[in-house]
Amino acid sequence: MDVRTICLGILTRGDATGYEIKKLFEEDGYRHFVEASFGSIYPALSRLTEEGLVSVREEAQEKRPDRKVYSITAKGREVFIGALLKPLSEDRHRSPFMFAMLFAHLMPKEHVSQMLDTYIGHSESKLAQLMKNKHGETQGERFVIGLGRTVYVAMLNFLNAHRAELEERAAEAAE
Amino acid sequence: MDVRTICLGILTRGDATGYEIKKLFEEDGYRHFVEASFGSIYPALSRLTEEGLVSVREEAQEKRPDRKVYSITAKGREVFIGALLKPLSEDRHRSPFMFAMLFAHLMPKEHVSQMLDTYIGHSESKLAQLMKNKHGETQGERFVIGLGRTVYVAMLNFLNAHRAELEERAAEAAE
DNA sequence: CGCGATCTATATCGAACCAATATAGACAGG
DNA sequence: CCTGTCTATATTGGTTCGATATAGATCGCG
Repeated sequence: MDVRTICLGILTRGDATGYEIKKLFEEDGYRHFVEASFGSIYPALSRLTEEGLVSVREEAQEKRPDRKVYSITAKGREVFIGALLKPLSEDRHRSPFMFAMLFAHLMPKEHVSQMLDTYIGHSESKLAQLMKNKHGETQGERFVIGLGRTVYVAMLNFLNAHRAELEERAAEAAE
Repeated sequence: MDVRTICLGILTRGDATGYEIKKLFEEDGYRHFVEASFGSIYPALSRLTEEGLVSVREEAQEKRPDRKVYSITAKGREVFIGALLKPLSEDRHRSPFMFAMLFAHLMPKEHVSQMLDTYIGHSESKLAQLMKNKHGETQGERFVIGLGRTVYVAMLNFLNAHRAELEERAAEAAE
């Protein structure tokens, strides 16, 4: 499941520029389970074009860079479905926050509290984003959004219920 | 939060070889929020050694490659705590499964069911691993393991409760 | 008893990927 | 007016992954 495949998938839902693909990751519920940077999206789209899996039309804009709008081709659609039918690689979750919490006893109490506040805040805003997203167009979208909500709610409950235990044990002073 | 910092953190809990560090990711609850491959662990340890943040002692073994046992130094400990006090980068969750589920309508029903079975199976075994891990030595460890359990339980509940809705809408035949 | 599989343990290489930066005009708010 | 944010492309350096190589130990199974 590399960036090329992910771009293909997004393009099955409608044409888009590289910039718009990146925005989709950040705004619509996508970002909760896939991400990619410009540094991988643009080369991926170029290569997909070379391989004939997507087509481009350049829309010249006045006094702005040209928009390169990508569309998936019939061949691209086939390749994408083929990729879906192959075994998927496993989830990868990387959480600097949880790793840091393992070392709460090495940090001053206030810093642990501040980390918890920040993390809880981020999680709440991600949950809020998932809540406002009503337009579940396909069943798959509704399923994935529902799963995301469930997980964030459970996580926030746990964080609020157990943070005090962790804060008690933090170091009194570091340095 | 790069691999070098993660290795330092693990070494605060005791000496280890590169191989053992990798094992910790896979076995003990670590893998649910951090991971690293040999391709990044070994170079990281070499560089940490050069910088004087860890020390090595080579334990020659009969008819096996030498074990290189790494220990964190006082300087390494300082650097690690300093890293904890800097702002953390955000979580990154990459789930090929959830991405694929967005396209359930493009896949044959049996394939969607099989994907769900596989994912649920993996999640159950990860949860089982978190359940058997009783030795919460520090409060941080107990906190993080508790959080992991909560999230997996919520996720599995959702998956089992809603998978039928998704399976109904899958395509009758692909290709 | 032997054969394949798995385990310990190191290490490297190419490919993939990210974060930061560069460019550049539009537009909005203070 | 000026700073910041937005649209939009693209590159570069550094990080990380996945696969592979090596090599003897040990274990299960027939």
